[in-house]
Amino acid sequence: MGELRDDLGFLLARISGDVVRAANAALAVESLRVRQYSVLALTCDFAEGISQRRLARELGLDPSQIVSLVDELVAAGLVERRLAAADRRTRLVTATGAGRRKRERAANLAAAGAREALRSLSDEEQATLRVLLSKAATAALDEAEPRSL
Amino acid sequence: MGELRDDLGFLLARISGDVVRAANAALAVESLRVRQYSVLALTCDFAEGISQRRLARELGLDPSQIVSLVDELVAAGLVERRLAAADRRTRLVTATGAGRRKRERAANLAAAGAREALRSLSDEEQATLRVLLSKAATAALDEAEPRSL
DNA sequence: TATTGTTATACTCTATAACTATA
DNA sequence: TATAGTTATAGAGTATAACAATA
Repeated sequence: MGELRDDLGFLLARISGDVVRAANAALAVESLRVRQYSVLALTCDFAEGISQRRLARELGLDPSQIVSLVDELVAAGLVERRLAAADRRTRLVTATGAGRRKRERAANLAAAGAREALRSLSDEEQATLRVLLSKAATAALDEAEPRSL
Repeated sequence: MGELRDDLGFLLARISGDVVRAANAALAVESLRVRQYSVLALTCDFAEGISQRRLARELGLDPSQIVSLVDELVAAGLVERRLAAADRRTRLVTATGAGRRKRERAANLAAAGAREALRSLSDEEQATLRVLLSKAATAALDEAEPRSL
């Protein structure tokens, strides 16, 4: 039996915690936390708007968690909720101009925080990490409902 | 500016969340959660006992969080707290026989959960991930106070 | 009947500060 | 005065269940 330091699950949680901490600290100047930032960023990635259901799926959260996050971003004037013409059950969340500008600034801050927390890894190693995690994330998404807005 | 899906910090948090969820589900049959498991496992890794301060440092937690975690493990008969002879301020936490046996079972369960959550990555890719994260974790530890029990 | 969004609730985790006992 | 552990508290994150509106 290996030691805890070799446990992949533990290592992921440990490093993720450090990176989230650093990113939250970096994002504080924009009055954002990583959770809100991720919702804003994903919204910006979908110019036509994205449903709250899909936001939840992409972020690995429960749909009920999305409600208050979007509420906060709406209150800050960074995104808007509008009814989808095709299906009036769904709300399409779209970024405002202010939201897009904030997203740009926040992305730089968050990336700098993460890079700092992972500075013991070379740029190439960080790139390898990104490729592996991206592959796992894409697979996780494709499994849980391949389609839908 | 890249998309959120290329954000290393986001990917770490996203995948870590999936893996922790899977590990918690797998550990339920042993009435453990990953957080308690990590304390138990680390305690087992130090046969002579480990101070709560060091537990906190290795796990990336605040010392105040360790108290109740150790309390729970003591109540379950998995670890013991005893005063260090050299410095009576420090409590050395040591695993009991039952604790060591549970750790073995729990480690297998947690590893299986993590492997399942990361099944889209080959064994080799998971090994690469482990090496990179291990390097980052070791560096993080060496920075914050290189020595001490 | 099934799905989207919402509300409510309970529990876990994180972050800080203050306190005690020892050194 | 500094350090190990403890207590307390507030806020953020996670997990479920139930409900209204719409399909």
